[in-house]
Amino acid sequence: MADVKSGPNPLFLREEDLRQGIELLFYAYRDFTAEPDAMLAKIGLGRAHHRVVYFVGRYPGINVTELLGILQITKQSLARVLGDLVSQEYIAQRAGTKDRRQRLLTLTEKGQELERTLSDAQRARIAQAYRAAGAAAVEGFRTVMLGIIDADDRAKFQPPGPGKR
Amino acid sequence: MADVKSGPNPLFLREEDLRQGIELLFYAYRDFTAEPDAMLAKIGLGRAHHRVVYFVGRYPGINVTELLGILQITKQSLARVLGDLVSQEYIAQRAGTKDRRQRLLTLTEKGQELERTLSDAQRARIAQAYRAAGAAAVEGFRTVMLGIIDADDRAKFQPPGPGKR
DNA sequence: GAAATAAGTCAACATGGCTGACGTAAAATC
DNA sequence: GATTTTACGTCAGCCATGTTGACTTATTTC
Repeated sequence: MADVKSGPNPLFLREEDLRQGIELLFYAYRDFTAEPDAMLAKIGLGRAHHRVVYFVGRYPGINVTELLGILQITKQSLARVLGDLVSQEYIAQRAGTKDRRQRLLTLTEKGQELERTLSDAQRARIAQAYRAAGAAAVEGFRTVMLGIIDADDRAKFQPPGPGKR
Repeated sequence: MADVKSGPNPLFLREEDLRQGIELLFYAYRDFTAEPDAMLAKIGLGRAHHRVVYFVGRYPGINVTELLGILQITKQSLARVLGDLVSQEYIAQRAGTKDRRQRLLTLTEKGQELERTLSDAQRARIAQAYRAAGAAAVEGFRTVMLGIIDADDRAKFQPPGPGKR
């Protein structure tokens, strides 16, 4: 991993550059979550609900264990928000057919609508940033972000491939 | 660089690309905060303390109003963590000389050490990602991240310039 | 002198993490 | 077939960190 391609680019990493990287993440995440948070507050839900709705939308039929793996929170923490979402009919549960202990989660129509509304603000923000930056910058953005993410989760971003998921 | 295509660049933004952008931010932030959070837990502090220590280190002599502007939380929320940090002597307060109502905040030696320990994990993560990605990718990363951040705060990342700060 | 500003404080509340303990049903293993 | 493991759920309580609202004090500005 150390060999960044010998040659003309030693890439001096000054304290200042790293500090800036930290701050970019702080401000970007702060602003990225602000809009959905405000919408959620109006319907009595929170950011945790958004995350669940998002990932259930992303992986329809995901089971609880897998969802916990993504969110990296405890079962009890998830239970609270998931319970809200199921009782308010944003999310439907059904037993797995292969393994009937599993609860497979999907968005209801209502859930899909919520997901779209919430994430649209974020999609718009990303779209605008991508457009303003251009395709090459977007490639660089992806590469650096992947480098920041723990190696175990990088696979999620690989094109289809032989994934074991 | 990949094909940046001369001429007008419509930059096709598929749903899929935007979704990926959202997830990159989620996973990156999750992993970026995990290490300092674990260290903080051991000394009975939390992420909010880290943020305060970080920005006081970044802007020595910052006053409370300015800090609130960065963190975007309420005075009461800040009071709690700031109180902890002052009473445990991570942060020192002194009255402003020009405006004696202000409390100017600085890190003590102890505070500097804490800041360094916490942020080093983050700096290392960024450094590794930057090195693996290369200088051009880092430039793209910066550009996109700035586009995601609200325009008001982009100025913080401009080189010195005529800033009014 | 009055008004505005910087900061602090008290109280109450919500959200979303956590640990620990325990239960049930189904699947996997010996 | 009995035992163990797994997937999920649940109760109870704690902690960190955000919120609103009301009020005080010191200082600066108008």
